[in-house]
Amino acid sequence: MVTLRDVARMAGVSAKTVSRVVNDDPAVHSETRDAILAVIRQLDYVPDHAARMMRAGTSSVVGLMTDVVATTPYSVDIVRGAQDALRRDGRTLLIANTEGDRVLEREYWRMFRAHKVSGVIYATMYHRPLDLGEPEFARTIVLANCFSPKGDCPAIVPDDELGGYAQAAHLLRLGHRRIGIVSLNPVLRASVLRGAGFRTAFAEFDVPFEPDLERPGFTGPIGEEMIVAYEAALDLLRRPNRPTAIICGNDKIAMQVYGAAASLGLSIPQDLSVMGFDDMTVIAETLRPALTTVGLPYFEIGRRSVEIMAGLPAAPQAERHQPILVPCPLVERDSCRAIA
Amino acid sequence: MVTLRDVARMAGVSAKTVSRVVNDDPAVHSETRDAILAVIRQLDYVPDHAARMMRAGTSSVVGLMTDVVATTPYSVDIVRGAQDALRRDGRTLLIANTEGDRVLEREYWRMFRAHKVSGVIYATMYHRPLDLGEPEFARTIVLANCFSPKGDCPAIVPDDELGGYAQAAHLLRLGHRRIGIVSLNPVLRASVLRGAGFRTAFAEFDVPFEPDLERPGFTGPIGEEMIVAYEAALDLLRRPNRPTAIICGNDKIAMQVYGAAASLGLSIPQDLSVMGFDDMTVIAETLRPALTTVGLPYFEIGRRSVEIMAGLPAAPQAERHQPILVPCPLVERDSCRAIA
DNA sequence: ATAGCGCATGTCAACGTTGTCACTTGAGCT
DNA sequence: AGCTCAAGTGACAACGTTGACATGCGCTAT
Repeated sequence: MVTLRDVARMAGVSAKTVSRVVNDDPAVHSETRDAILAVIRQLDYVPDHAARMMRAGTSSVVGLMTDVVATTPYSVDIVRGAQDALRRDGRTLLIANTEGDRVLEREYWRMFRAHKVSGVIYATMYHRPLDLGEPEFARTIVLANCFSPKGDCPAIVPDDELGGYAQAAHLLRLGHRRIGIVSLNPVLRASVLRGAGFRTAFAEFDVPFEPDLERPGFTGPIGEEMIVAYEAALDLLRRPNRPTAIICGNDKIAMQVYGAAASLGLSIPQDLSVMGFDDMTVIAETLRPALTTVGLPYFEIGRRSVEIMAGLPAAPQAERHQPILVPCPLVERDSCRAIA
Repeated sequence: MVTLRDVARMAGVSAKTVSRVVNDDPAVHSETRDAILAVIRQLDYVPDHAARMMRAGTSSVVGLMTDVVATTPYSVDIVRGAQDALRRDGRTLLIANTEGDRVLEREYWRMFRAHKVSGVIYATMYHRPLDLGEPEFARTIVLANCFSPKGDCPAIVPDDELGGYAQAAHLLRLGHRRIGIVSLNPVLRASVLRGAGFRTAFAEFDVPFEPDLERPGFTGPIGEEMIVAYEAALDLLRRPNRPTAIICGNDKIAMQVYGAAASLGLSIPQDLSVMGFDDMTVIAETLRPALTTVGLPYFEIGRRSVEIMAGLPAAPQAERHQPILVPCPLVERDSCRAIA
């Protein structure tokens, strides 16, 4: 293991001077600096993280506490986004997956303390309010995809309402007037917010909102829900005056809507336009025709969580925070078309 | 920050004795131990990772180097599996995503050194041979989903050949004799191995292997390939003597096969049985009917990578390793049925 | 000439933990 | 009584780095 002292000895200077070079302290003569840099390269010296951490009392590691996020295809992008932002200054992410287990979560908070993480991003799978309790933790905590109703933590969440608006407005602009909805579990915050978005869009186009054209795409309690979008879509499409477009709560629902339409001999987008949500590329890019959908900006949320943390004092403050809203972009593919 | 000395002072013993208790050294009187444990709980003492790391010269962290694995829905399970195995003894995972960038990879090797990781799992997105080069790294490296042709690293990979066999054998057992294949990019190792598996199964059932019933489901170079399974399936299903079953290279292909079948008015599984690969639950459980497929045992591969590492000496040896094969389990759902 | 200054570099201690070795105590032996 | 031995405990140093402070140099302003 190559240490500062090894470099110092070989360069004929003191360890401290090498330390200064490593830390970009300008108070080093440029000749000395160059000589030392040469030796560092030659010996392939890597500063010891442990020693630095010990000295500094904090590490360059950021903790990511998640329920199941890091492990589901849906939202790994939060992880990617955070890593992307951290990598730029050589920092790293320590990932903890609670799988919803409170005991495990407590254990992980201790682990974060042990690792002296400089902050924690707490990310959830669903956009929802969250009560952190009192996680005896004297470092910044940023909530991602969730928020504290008390506003005691900075938070960043997708703008589901605007996303819902985007779904509806796009179809309305294409001329659709009878629009079916196969929605997420209605207790989900995302579902409520997007509903509000639909209504705004409908109102703008003077289209009455028909509750009768809305069906839940899932049943059962959260976490063990069953997808029933296929049946919901059949139901909507068999109506005498069937909708010309269907807004889906997510891309999985859209996938079943495709199936239902096909089984009735309906072609997408000729006979039916379909609008997804989430932009799960595995689905959206593979479906034929490729699915027009609204993206959940998870990468962006991860990235900005880190930035928010960087812009905050190291110790949590008693100020109130409003959740930051990240827009959900419309991703146009081939499943929606204008009608006469 | 509560330290050993704080605990020691409060318990009226030396720091070393507390250290012994924390490390389960039996040479501590049980009364002393209990008293110390009480104080530890009371003060909520957490051993400082940095100091331990410094002392030990190695950390309880394991590095995970990946090309894109940790960030794709396909193979996050490697990460989950590794984390699951590590959590049991309070160890953790440091994840590095190279995105295929060699420079970044070098950087990450240094980061792993800086963090004194106790070992590295090197995981790839595709099952493939891998030349690590000389990653000046004096710790155990385990390859996951890839292997060194030179055999200089322990490796663990899915048994694609057996997986291919399972796909074909299942359909043959159900009575299918005309079986179409929409395969992965044929240059992929997985594709070659599974092909061998098919052939073995076909031979066992005395069914001739008809190259004419095989179509690639992707075109273009790896990494920027286009999925054309829809067209491939149409092509197969429009044949005068169309296959009664189709084996797919992955579940995305299966998804397009569903679409193609529907567009021809064919019902699954009545008119056509479909067999997937990968068990991407997002797809396999959402398709109607749910997809019978063969699972890629990524979770298991991640878990066992850690176990393999634990069973190995800390410094790499010059012995030769055979890749360990993990079976790919058949996951029966509703897309295959017996024919008369 | 010399005090005062800024620049470049060095010395030292401390961060929290644990391995090494040494010490104390009391039991069990001759 | 004098010995060994084991069990239980403690003192100390060291791991690699960096902040606080000190040093030595050449310069300018007095």
